[in-house]
Amino acid sequence: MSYGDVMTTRAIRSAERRAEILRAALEVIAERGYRGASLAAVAERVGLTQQGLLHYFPTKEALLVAVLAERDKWDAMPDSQWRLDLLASLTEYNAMRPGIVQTFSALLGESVTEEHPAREFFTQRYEAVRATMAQVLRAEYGERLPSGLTPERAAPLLVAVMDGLQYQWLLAPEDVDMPGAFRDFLTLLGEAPGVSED
Amino acid sequence: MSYGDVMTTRAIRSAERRAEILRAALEVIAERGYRGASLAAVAERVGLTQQGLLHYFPTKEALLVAVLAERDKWDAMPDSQWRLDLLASLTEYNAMRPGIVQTFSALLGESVTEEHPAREFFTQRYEAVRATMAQVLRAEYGERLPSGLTPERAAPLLVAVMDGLQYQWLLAPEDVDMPGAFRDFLTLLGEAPGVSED
DNA sequence: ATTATCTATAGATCTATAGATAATGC
DNA sequence: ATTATCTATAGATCTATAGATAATGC
Repeated sequence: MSYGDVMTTRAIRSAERRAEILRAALEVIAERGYRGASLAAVAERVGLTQQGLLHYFPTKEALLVAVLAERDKWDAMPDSQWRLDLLASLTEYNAMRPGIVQTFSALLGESVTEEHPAREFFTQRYEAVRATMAQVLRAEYGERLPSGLTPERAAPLLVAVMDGLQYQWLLAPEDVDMPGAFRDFLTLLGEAPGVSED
Repeated sequence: MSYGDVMTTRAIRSAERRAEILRAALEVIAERGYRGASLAAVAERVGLTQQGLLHYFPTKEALLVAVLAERDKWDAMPDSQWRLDLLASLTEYNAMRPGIVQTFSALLGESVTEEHPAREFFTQRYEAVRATMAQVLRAEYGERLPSGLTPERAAPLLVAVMDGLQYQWLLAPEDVDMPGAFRDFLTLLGEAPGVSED
C-alpha cells in the first residue's frame, strides 16, 4: 500500500484489525513475554480464534516483527530533533505508560537469549541509539562533557541509566522515582568538575 | 542437613548431583530464559531423563528457586565489605562470564512480567541492593556526593548503570566496553563540581 | 530400607496447515 | 472474486504423576 493508493473500505477495516491485534499483542507480551505469549491469548483479546489471527499475521514471529516495527515508527524522530530535556520528558511520559515500558523491558531481557527473534532488532537498535545519544550530547556539550568524557563514552551510560531505571521502576514503582532519578543523572552529566557553583 | 551432620556418601553424591543440575539449569536459562527452558533440556545436559531430574527438584519452579538461592549465596557479602572499587572489579569479572550475566539478565527481563516466579525475588533483591549501594556510597563520600546528591539518590543510578550496561554488552560485546564504561560512571560520581582539577 | 533412576502416560498447551463457509464490495 | 473467519486437526512440546526396577549402604 503506497502513498498514492486510495484505501478501499476493506483495506481500512483490515488495517484497523491489524492495529487492534498489535495493541493486544503488546498487552499480552507485557504480561507474559514473547515466549510466554500465546497466539490464542492475543486472538481472544480481539475476539478472534487463534487461526483467525493467523490470517493477519501468518506466524507468531511475523506478529513480533510487526510489534517491533511499530516501535521503530515511534522512535523514528530524526536525530537532529532530540535534546536532553526531551529525554527527560520521555522518561516522564513512560512513567505514565507502564504497559509499554513493560513490553519492551520484557522483550529486551528475552532478546539476549539465543535464537531470540528480537535479538537482531535490539542489537541494531542499541547501536543506533548510542549513536543518536552521542550526537545529542555533542550538540549540547561539544567534544567534551563537563566531566571530560567524550560524547561517545557518555552515550552508553545515558542509555544504560534509562534502561536500568525502567527495570527497577517496574519492580517497585512506589520506591523508585524513575523520572527524578533520570534528572539526577542529567545533573551529574552536566556538572563541570572545574567550575565552582557554590 | 545442619552443620553438625556428617554427610554420608549418598548425601555427598546427592549434593553433587544437585550442583550439576543447577549448573546445567544456569546454562539452559541463559540460552532460552526460564519460560523457554525445558526440564528435559536441563536433564539431558546432566545425563538424566526429565523424570529423573524431578527426583532432585520436584517442580520446575523449585529448580528456579534453587538457582536464585545459589545466586544469593554469592551476593551475600556483608554490606560493610563492599567498596566502589570492588564493584568495578566485579564488573570486570562479569565481563569474563557472559553466561552468568546472560542468565540473570534474561531472568530479570522475564521477571517484570506477571506471575513470574522470580518477580518477588528480584523486587526484594533490588531493594536490598539499593540499600547496600547507598551504604557503600555513604562510606565513601559521607552524606553528600561531590555532585551534591545524597547516597540514597545516587544508589539507583549506580544499580541502573550496572544492569543497563550488561544488556548493551550482551547484545554487542565488541562494541561496548562494560568495565570501562562503569569506571567512567564512577568518575562521574566522584567528580566534585566545586573543585577545579585543571 | 532408602535412594536413584527409568518407563509409561495423562492432560495441557502451542503453532501451523487444510479446507470449508460466510461476508463484502469491485 | 476476494477477504475474513471458522472448524478440524496434525504434530510437537511440556510438566507432572504413578509406579517399577536397579543400586547403594546403614
